[in-house]
Amino acid sequence: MRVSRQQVEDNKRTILEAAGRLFRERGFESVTVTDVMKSAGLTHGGFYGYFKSKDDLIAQTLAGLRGEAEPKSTDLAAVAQRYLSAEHRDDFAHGCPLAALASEVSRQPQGARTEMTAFLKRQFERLGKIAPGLDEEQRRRAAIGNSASMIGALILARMTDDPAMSNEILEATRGWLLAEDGEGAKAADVA
Amino acid sequence: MRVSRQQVEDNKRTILEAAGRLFRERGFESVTVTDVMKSAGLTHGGFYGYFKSKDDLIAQTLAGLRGEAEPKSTDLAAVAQRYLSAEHRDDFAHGCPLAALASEVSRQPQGARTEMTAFLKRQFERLGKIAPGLDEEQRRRAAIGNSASMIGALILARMTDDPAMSNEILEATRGWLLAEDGEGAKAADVA
DNA sequence: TGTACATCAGTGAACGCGCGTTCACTGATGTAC
DNA sequence: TGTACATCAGTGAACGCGCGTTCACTGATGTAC
Repeated sequence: MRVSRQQVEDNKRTILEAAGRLFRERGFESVTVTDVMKSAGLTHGGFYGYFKSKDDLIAQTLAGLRGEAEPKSTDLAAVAQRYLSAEHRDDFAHGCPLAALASEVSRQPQGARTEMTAFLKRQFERLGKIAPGLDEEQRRRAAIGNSASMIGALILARMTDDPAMSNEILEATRGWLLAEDGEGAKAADVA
Repeated sequence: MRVSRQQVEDNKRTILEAAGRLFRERGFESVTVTDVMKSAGLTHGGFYGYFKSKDDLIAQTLAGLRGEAEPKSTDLAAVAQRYLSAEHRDDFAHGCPLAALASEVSRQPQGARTEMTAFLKRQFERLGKIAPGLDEEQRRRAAIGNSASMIGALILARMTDDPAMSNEILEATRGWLLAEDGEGAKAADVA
């Protein structure tokens, strides 16, 4: 049965939101077209009215993630505190797409890789603005290094089945990041 | 046709080696039982004489990776130089299992997670011995932080479809790691 | 504003395919004498 | 050391299943008068 133009628009957004959650939770391959449509309250048959293929859904989902609200911070310590928290670790569905999907994206076709590259570029730029450093180059280095550390630590903390080790990874990386980040931050960390 | 006991032993090792390569290259889900057996020079039917299931193969493959030869280093700079190289980035098959599979492992059953946790534990211990730091706690922190950075950077460098950005991630993380790692290393990096 | 018809979003059965897994069979290996 | 038989590693056809994708159909929406 036909639905209104507004409904069509809403449905597309709902489908993309569901896909964004499911892909982060379970990865691209484990999530079926039927899963996504069911999660959006529709049946699988209608899928191809919205997307050319599952790969197209993946690319559009990743493109949509760029628009997701990012908590703004002016301080690296605050970013690390939030990013490397138990809450973020345990919330795949609404967490960082890079930590959840970067590995899989490297084996995906062009579209997905290009979208995630754009996402990563933005992440570096955002972090570059609040990273410590004397000049632009040092701040960019810090943005990349901090991103890699936080993403890597979150992935490892999610991988291990030892809860104590998982917490240790988050805590140690947090402490290490702030302690090693130049004299100012080091002092702040000790205090 | 029956084969010798020696042949059986050799075949098992060959299968596990093939699986280790294929899983790192393409992930657990994309690699089929048939792929692994074919890569080992056998047919898929014989698989269940060696393994209880595909999950069992995954767990045993990860357990086997612990025995893989690790290039020994006495110096963090040398480790970072090798780990964050273009060669390592481009060689999934023989590269670090954590960078290739950590994300997927977090969605795998117990067996796989336990094996990878043991692998990670060893990595932390190995790096803790060569990490800079005044006391044991600081060295362990550094081992965890450095591991997270290197693994995260390699994953991101592999993810992006922009070759320049990929190289920048490797270089920046290398520079950042060594520069931020206390005064001694900082000086060494400048030199 | 009401009516008649064309449009098309959504449905669910059906498709071809490849997956993990099973199994009857084969023939070389291992063993008993 | 040779022979006769039991064992069992490997083969390839076959299975049930779930996947991505297609399609004829339905009925509410949008449009023309």
